[in-house]
Formats: sequence, C-alpha cells, structure tokens
Amino acid sequence: MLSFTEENYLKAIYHLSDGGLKSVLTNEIAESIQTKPASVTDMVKKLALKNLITYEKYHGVKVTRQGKSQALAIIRKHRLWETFLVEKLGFDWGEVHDVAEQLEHIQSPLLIEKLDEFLGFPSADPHGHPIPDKNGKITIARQITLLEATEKKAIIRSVKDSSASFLDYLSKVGIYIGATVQVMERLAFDGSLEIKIDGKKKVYISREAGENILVTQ
Amino acid sequence: MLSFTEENYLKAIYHLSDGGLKSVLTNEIAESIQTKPASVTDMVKKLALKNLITYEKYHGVKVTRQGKSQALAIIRKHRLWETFLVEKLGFDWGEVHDVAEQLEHIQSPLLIEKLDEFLGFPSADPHGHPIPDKNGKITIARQITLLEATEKKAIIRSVKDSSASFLDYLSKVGIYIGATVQVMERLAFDGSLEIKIDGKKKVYISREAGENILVTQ
DNA sequence: TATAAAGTTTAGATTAGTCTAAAAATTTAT
DNA sequence: ATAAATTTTTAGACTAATCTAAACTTTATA
Ligand SMILES: [Mn+2]
Ligand SMILES: [Mn+2]
Ligand SMILES: [Mn+2]
Ligand SMILES: [Mn+2]
Repeated sequence: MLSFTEENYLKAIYHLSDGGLKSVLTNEIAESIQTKPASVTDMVKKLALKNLITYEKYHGVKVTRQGKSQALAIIRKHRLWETFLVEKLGFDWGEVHDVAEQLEHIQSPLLIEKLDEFLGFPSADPHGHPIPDKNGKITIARQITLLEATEKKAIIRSVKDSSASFLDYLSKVGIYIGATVQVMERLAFDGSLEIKIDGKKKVYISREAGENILVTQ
Repeated sequence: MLSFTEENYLKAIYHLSDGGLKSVLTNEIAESIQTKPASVTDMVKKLALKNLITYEKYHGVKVTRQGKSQALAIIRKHRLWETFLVEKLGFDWGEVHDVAEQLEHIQSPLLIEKLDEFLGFPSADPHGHPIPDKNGKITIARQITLLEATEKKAIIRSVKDSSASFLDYLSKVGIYIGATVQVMERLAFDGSLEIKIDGKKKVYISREAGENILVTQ
C-alpha cells in the first residue's frame, strides 16, 4: 500500500506524463509538487523499486502499467469526491479541489463503490474531467479547445485549467459545463473571441481563456 | 494544526478520560492506541507543549480546556461521517468505524458544516452516540444500561461497545437504536435477560450484552 | 569542440513517529 | 519498612520524508 506522499507523487507524475505517454523530468515533478529536486530524486527511486515507474538517472521517469492503474484509482477517487462535493453538498466548482486532494487518499474500496453508486455512476467530474471506472477505463470523447472550434455550435465539455480563479471567471461570464456556445467572431487584434451562450448571452473572452475551454462539436 | 497522529492520541486520551474528568495513564493510552508506552511518553510531552493536555511525570495526563475543544471537533467529524456512511451510502452500522477513523482527519471546516446540513443536523450517530455541535456542545440525555432498567418499557439509545462483532450480534437478535424494549426477567443463574422487543419478539441476551446497551426510561 | 549553464544526483543533516533495552520511580506485598 | 513487582521514563537507534550544499552529468553556447 502506498503512503499519502507516494500517492501524491505518482498522481503528479501520471498527469505530467499525459497519461503515461511522455517521460517526466525531475524538475517538472519538483515544481508540480512544490518540493525540491533532491527530494524528487529520492522518491522516484522508491517508486521505481515498487515498479510503479521506471527511472533512468538524469533522464527522467516513465509510468509503468502498474503505476498507471494505481494513478487512475487515485484520480477516480479524486473526481468522485469532487462530484459529491458539488452535487450533494452544494460546493462551488472552484472550491472542491483542495478538499478532494485530501479525500482521494482515504483507503476503502467499499466506500468508493458505494459513493459511485450514490452519485449515479457519473462519467465526468464538475470540471468535465472523465471519471475512470473501477477498472481504470476512461471513456474519452474527442475534444477541441474553444479556440479551435469553427463557427458552428459547440458544447462545453471541460476545462484545462481548474484553478479557482479561472472557474470563478467562467461562472461570472456565464460559461458552464454543458452550455451550448457558438463562436461568433475571432478578433484579429488579440485573438479574443466573441461567443454566444445558449443562443442568448453574448460575451467576449480572451484567447487564453479560449485555450482552456474544451468543447465537442 | 495537529498532525494525523497527534489527533489520534488526543482523541484516545479524551475518550479514556471520560470526557476530561479522569486523568489517564501511559499504559492505558499505549494499549488503546496499539503502541508502546515509550512512544506514548514522547507524544504526551508534545501534546503538553501544545497545551492540549497537562502531563505529570509518572502520574498521567489530564485534558485541558483547549484539548477538550479540539478532541470534540474530531469526534464531531467522526460521528458525522459515520452517519453519512449509514444514512446516505447504505453502510451497515458495524462497517463504518474504520472508514470514519480516516475521514475524521480531513481538514475543511466548510466541508463539515455542509455535511452536517446535508444530514439534517443529526444529534446522534448510528451507534446512538451524541454528535457535538459546532461549538463542541453535547446534549446528553440521562442513560442507564439495559441491565439497570426496571421492568417498565425502555428505549434503546446507544451502545457502549461499537465493535463490529457486538453490532452484528445486536442486528441478528433484532435490537436497534430506537427500539422499545421491556426486561421481562433477570435469570438468577447467570444474570442474563429475557427481553421483549417492540412488544413482540422475545429474546435472551447475556449480562455482558445488557451492560453494553444504553437506554432511557 | 571546449566551456559555460542548466539540470540532476549524492552526501549529510533534520524532524516526526516509532521501537527496544536499560534505568528510574511508583506501587504492592511481605 | 523493606523488598519485589509493576509502571514509566530515558537513551539510543531506525524509517519516511524533507532540506541545503557540493559534486556530477547533460545540454547549450560560443
Ligand atoms: Mn492528494
Ligand atoms: Mn476536477
Ligand atoms: Mn483516526
Ligand atoms: Mn460511532
């Protein structure tokens, strides 16, 4: 069984590796987990001994099949708890991350099964991020950024940036998961977008915002 | 802020002290927390430095006002989570303790407030144990053991022993929190009780079981 | 391609929590 | 009241996770 700390490292590495595709360097991990490179070196050795990652001195780490499976289990818990907090307890979608960061480490397979059922087996968390199933399987729909969307209608599916500040901004503007939007115009000046939400509200969002919103068309 | 371990020690000491009344000895703590007396000595020094307990070498510890308040906050969380697990997730009352033992350490005042509200501000957990309010206040009704109950009707309020084995036994026999019971006879031989549950079912329970069931009359 | 810069690892120290074995204090029994 | 038994504390060691500073490797630059 992994410690709290080992779980946090493994999850961070998994995310940085884009789901196990890329290999990940020491400094990236250190930055993402807010620690020093020397500490990362120690920990990746430990995770490598447990066969969760492979580690090549000076050349970063790769997540193993086992590591992926464990990382996905943690991500599953994180996202189910976030869903619970928003759907059942009435949290705002920008408030849930830090609490879920703690709840994801609770050890009880039965609890997660029952929570999943209580929530009605949701397929995505409040940020639109897919919730892996019991076997770690993720059902991914092809998503593009709002910036890349053509002028046809698109549906908001998820956000790349889950920071409270960005989510607050979206709420204020009137953008939410599931909203139907249409890009009316791309301003030549700074790349900002004029969009219509649910056929009614017309708003302007920055190029950067557009890059952090994922949609399906 | 207290660490996971410090919280567990403080809660154990609070319980052993009967809510802060008695002073508690090193070996009792060691046994209750499944650790060695030497480790307890180290930890009580730390908790004393934080003014949560007072420590007199060789003569045990007492819980301070501050310590009580913090212990009650942890107990509040423990019991709210147990209530959630049973009421919302459908756990059996004997399955919840170990999970609540983890959940009680989640740090988020907002979470507990919202959970409390979601549960409808319950006053007791699945074992009938009172849930302290936000300020640590406990509303206690005078309870006696079923063994001490006279032959009038009594209502089952809580259990002294929350072990899975005892709770399983009670469920099998048909005893639950809120049931109306009447002691029909006390057997001279071994002190066991003949009781009628809800005016219908008649069962025999041991003296020891009777000592671990609390009722009001 | 040699040198500088950046990134990574190692060495050694620190803190929290735990343990065993030995020493000291308290309690119980004679 | 002394000795024996029990309880508690201290001393010293260990593991997990962290850090700083120094050494080493890789990459970028001239
Ligand atoms: Mn976490
Ligand atoms: Mn999320
Ligand atoms: Mn606990
Ligand atoms: Mn309980």
